[in-house]
Amino acid sequence: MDNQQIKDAGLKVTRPREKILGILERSGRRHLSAEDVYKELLTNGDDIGLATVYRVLTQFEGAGLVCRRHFETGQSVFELNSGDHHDHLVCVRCNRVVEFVDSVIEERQSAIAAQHGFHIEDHSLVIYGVCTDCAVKG
Amino acid sequence: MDNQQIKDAGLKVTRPREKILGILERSGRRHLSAEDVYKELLTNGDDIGLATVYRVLTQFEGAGLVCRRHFETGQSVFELNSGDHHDHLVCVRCNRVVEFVDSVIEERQSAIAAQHGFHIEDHSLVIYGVCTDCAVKG
DNA sequence: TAGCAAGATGCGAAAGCTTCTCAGTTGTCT
DNA sequence: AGACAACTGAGAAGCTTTCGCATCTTGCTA
Ligand SMILES: [Mn+2]
Ligand SMILES: [Mn+2]
Ligand SMILES: [Zn+2]
Ligand SMILES: [Zn+2]
Repeated sequence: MDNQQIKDAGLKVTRPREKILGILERSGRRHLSAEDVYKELLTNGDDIGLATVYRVLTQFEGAGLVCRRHFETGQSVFELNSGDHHDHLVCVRCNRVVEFVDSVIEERQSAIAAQHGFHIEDHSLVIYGVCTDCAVKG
Repeated sequence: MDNQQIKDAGLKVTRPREKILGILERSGRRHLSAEDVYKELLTNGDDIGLATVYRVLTQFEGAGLVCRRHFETGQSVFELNSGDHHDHLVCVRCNRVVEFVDSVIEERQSAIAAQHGFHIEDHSLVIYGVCTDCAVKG
């Protein structure tokens, strides 16, 4: 049950937190901006402030429940943390997001970091392009 | 001479443009934020507005003279366009930046994009970690 | 070289995203 | 139920970046 995840994070189970987690779990698009979540709440008739949405998403991130991504759209997007790392392909026309994992790339990254004496903490790989649908539509 | 690059970009040769290009060329740190450039101008006694710095950097970017990077520091950084693509390692402690190119990664990226029917336009790969110096300092 | 028009500049205002402040409310534990 | 820390909504504020506009320059022409 959702509530347990919230409790395990050391957070009180409140309506905003339940609703926001629910939206992230049930959303078809897996990558939502704070504004997206906020609008979804409004649509559902929930009277929750935008500041709370940001606060909760940040707390969920701190607790490892969600991941924050920085695509080049000007706003962060959030997704449930599946536990497995992955990278992203983003369509510059329609913003469709495709996820992928490539072990060859992961290995090369470790090698490169080591080679330069860096202790890797994280990395971000985003490929921007035009998806098939958008290519067809000209 | 610098002025030619500016002219070739279809821009008038003005003091702000000459100074900003000069700073990018002479800077030890190759990756500067607009604010960094602005402060450098102030230090040199040049009375150039921050808005102009942003405008000029954006124009230079459009002309292919500089590249804009989006590391996760909250502000964009700019560097002279060397003509050769490269990716970045960034130290999360001291912000040191190391550049690298890895053909294996580049190839895998093309393959992945193709595999998902994406026509690649661009990509951004940043590895975040702790550099040797910072690791030593605890 | 003087004059002109397009283009550039600096300033402050404003936009866009995100965080903060604070008074009032709610969840949790006893 | 009562106490208290935690949480919330609303608006103010913070930050980076862009805009609007009156004024100044550059590059060209006569
Ligand atoms: Mn994802
Ligand atoms: Mn670089
Ligand atoms: Zn698309
Ligand atoms: Zn460092």
